[in-house]
This record gives sequence, C-alpha cells and structure tokens, in this order.
Amino acid sequence: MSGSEFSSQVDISSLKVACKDCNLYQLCLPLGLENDDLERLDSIIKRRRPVKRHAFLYQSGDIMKSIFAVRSGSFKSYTLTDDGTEQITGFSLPGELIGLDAISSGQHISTAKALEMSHVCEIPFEKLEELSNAIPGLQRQLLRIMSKEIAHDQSAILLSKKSAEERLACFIISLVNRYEARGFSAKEINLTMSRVEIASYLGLAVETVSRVFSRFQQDGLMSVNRRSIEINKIDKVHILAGTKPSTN
Amino acid sequence: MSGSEFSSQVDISSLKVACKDCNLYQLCLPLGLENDDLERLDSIIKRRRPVKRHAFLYQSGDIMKSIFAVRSGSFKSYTLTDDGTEQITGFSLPGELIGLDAISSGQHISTAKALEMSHVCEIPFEKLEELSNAIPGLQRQLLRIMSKEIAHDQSAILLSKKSAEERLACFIISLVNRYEARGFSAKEINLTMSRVEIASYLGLAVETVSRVFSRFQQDGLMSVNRRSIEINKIDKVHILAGTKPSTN
DNA sequence: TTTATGTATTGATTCAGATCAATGATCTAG
DNA sequence: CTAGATCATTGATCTGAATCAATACATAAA
Repeated sequence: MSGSEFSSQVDISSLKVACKDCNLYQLCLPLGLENDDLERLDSIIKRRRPVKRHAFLYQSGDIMKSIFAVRSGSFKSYTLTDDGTEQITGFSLPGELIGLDAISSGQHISTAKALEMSHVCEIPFEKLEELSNAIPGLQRQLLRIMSKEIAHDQSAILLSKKSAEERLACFIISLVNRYEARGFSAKEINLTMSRVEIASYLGLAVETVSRVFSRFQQDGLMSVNRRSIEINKIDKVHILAGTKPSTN
Repeated sequence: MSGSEFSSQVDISSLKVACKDCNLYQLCLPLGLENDDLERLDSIIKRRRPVKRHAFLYQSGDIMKSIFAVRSGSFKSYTLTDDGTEQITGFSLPGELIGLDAISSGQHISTAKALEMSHVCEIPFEKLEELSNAIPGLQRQLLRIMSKEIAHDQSAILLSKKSAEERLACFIISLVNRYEARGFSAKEINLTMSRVEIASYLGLAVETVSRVFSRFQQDGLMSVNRRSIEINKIDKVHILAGTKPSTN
C-alpha cells in the first residue's frame, strides 16, 4: 500500500536482477565467472531503464562509452544510405551484446533501435577493459563473444550468394537456434521485426519476403500469420537453408 | 662463405624480422606496445616457413591452436557448400589477422589458403590469451582488431543489397584503402585473386564481374588488364561504392 | 462506429544478372 | 616450342527477383 515500490513493479523486479540470478547467465558475459569475479563484473554494470519501442540505444556517430547486453526484448542495428534508407546489419536478442563494432574506432558506426519494449544492461567499456584485464575468465569470454559475432557475420556474408528462399530459410533457422539457446520454444516464433526490416537485412524486396513466406506456408513448412510463425517441418527448412540441424 | 646462414637467404631475412623491426608494426597486434612488452609478445610468436601458393594455413574443422598474422602475400578464407563449391568469406592482406572466427568454438570454421607465396607469423592462442592478460595494451589491441573485423564483416553484409557495379566498386575501394594503409600505391593494384574468387566473395557470377570490369574500363574509371588494375578516377569509384573518400 | 495509417499480401510487368555458349589470352608441363 | 589446361572476356538467352500497382488487414485515433 505504501505504493512506491509497487508503482513500477515490473521494471524494478527486472532491473534488480544481478548477473548471478539472471537467466541469461550462460549466454552472456558472466559465463564462467564465479563469486568474487562475478560480483566485480556486476558492480560495474548499470541496469538501465527500460528502452521503449523505437527508442535508440545509440546512434551512428555517437561516442562509444558503453556496450550493451540485451536483457529482454530485441533491437535492430542499421546504417543509413545517402538517400536515407535503413540498411539493417543485424538483430540482437536477449543475452547478446550490442556495440562491439564500435570498439575499434571509439564511435558507433551503426544505430541501435529497440524493436519492442526492451531492457538492457549497460557496460561501461573502459571499466570492462580494466576488469577483463584483472579477470582472465572475463577476457576469455569477451574474446569468445566477439569471435562468435565475427563467425555469425561471416555466415551472413554468404547470404549474398543465395536465393530468396535460401536467405529466408537461413534467417528463420538463425532465429530458431538463438531462441532455442535461450530456452524459448523452437516451434513458435513471434517476429519482432517487420517484413521491411527482414527484407532489408536479407537484401530482398519486401514483396519477395512476403511471397516466400506464403510459399513456405503453401508447402506446409510453416504456418505464417503476419508476425507469428509456427514451424511445422524444421528439417525441410534446414535443408533449404543448407545448414545441418543443430548449427549455432 | 660458411654457407648455412645464406643457404636460404630470402626466407631467413624475412623470418628473422622481429615485431619491432617489422614494417607492419602499426597495423598489427604489437601496435602500442613498447620495449619489454613488445619483446614478450615477440617471444611467443613463431615465424613460420613461407606458405606456398595454394597451400593451406588451416582447414575447416581443424583444432584452432594458433591465429596467424599475414606478413607478406595474401590469403582467401572460404567454406564449402554441399556440392563442393567454394564460398569465399574474405581476403587477408599483410598486417591482418586470420583465424579470429575460430576462437569461440575452438575449431576453424573456414579454410585459409594462400593466394600467392606468403609469409605468416603464427601466434599460439593460449599464450596470446595469457599474455594479453598480463599486458593491458595487448588486450586492448586485440579487442580493437576483432572489433574492426566485426565492422568490416558488417559492411560486407551490406553488399547483398547492392548492384553488381556497387559491389565491385566497394570491393576495389576496400582493397585500395587497405593497401594504402600498408604504404602501397593506391593507384595501381595487382589482384592476387581470380575473377572466380572475386565473384564468389561478392555473390556474383564470374561473367558479371568480368563485364563490370570492362564497363569500368570503358567509362574511364580504371584500366583493367587481367589482374593488374590502374585506377584513374578514384572519386567516381567512391561515388559508385557509396563511400566517403577516406573511409577505412 | 468511421477514418486514418502503417503493414502485409498478391498480381502484372520489367530488368539485372545468371546461365549457356563460344572464343581468346595466359600459363604450365613436357 | 607445342599441347593442354586454366583463366578471362564477350555475346545470346533466360529467369528470379525488383518494381509498379492494387487490395486487404490491423491497429490506433476521432
């Protein structure tokens, strides 16, 4: 009844979760850390306010002071062409780090925008650098995460050789794998991005994305209703994508 | 006259260069290190034998024990499709690190093959990890290099939205920028990769690459003779590529 | 409810680039 | 030096996806 601690109950409850209690622990930066080390990492992390749908986490050109870990929700990263068109370079899901591309220049080269109401942990980069020097396990995990991002981006480069169907299949498989790793259902996906955004990421026209979704549905691979997708024949999607079932 | 130290003069002379005397110092891992630190890094690096044209540096599936710095020459990195087609994910020039994508899984996910007679420095990864924990400047530089690779790969992702002309222009600009940073002429380029390899990287057919080169030549942007290219109107190439002159 | 307004689907037409095909140039092995 | 292989260029045709265009659906506002 006193009110204040309930006034924004949801936010506070999620904001207060420490790394050790976070269900993303095994995916995120703290993986492998224990006790003291974990708490030291915890102590430099700022739990940020929720990020509203369509709000920026940072914009292209901003000085990079922090990187961010997605706690909940999702983000898109993009740059703009001369004529102002968004060119999406990636989507970020819970447990993933955003902003790693800015370390080298110290400035963000892309813009990160929330696709839905989201929460992030802000990790001041200077402190992270210091700390990962003091904690070998943290350095190790940071390098691994960056390496994983490199590997992921390289597999995205291969998209440009593929047909529209292959591209969309690859995209869906990537989402499924990532959601699975986070303990979400692999069968039902709720897309948080629009067709336009998917098209931009895959280098296709919106209409093509829409058509391919329809074709996938006709062929019984999945049921598609706007942004909710139920996958019926994941093995066939894997075949289309040209990925072995279980690649991450 | 005693012989042995001259028996393979060229190799030895290049193999013996320490980091501090290497002309790639400012591009490579040692950047920012001095004296002791530099020598400690130097001490873990193995100068490898020259890598012959078409020889593998590592193959997909190999355990990742080391990463490599290109000292001279060039490499392509690729994966194979089910039907055995090479899918090139990148080219590596002197001063660049190869194998960073394997840190996360501990296994190489791509194959690296020399495009010409090349030299590399082999950097045992475990030792590098240890050492970069002891030397803050080294950790810093390693993170920067990985971040740069992420940024580079993300710009390559954008290729899939571009036309054939834009793709080839981007490719040429990228080469020019990288060669320039290494002190080579920006006007004359000697491609070390075939048209097939360029096509694979850009997601185009060989014939298209060839045709676009011809068109560039007709339009007076550059003189193209097989693998040697002389760029006449770099600003126009930049416009095509959609990059500001001087982006790196 | 009706009216917007953004988002998604579907159809008709066009076009950039793939594919098929042939020739020429360069390189390598004998 | 020649024969065969590899690599690059150019032309003709075909096709997958872009573009143009219209409609449907959904969410929000009036």
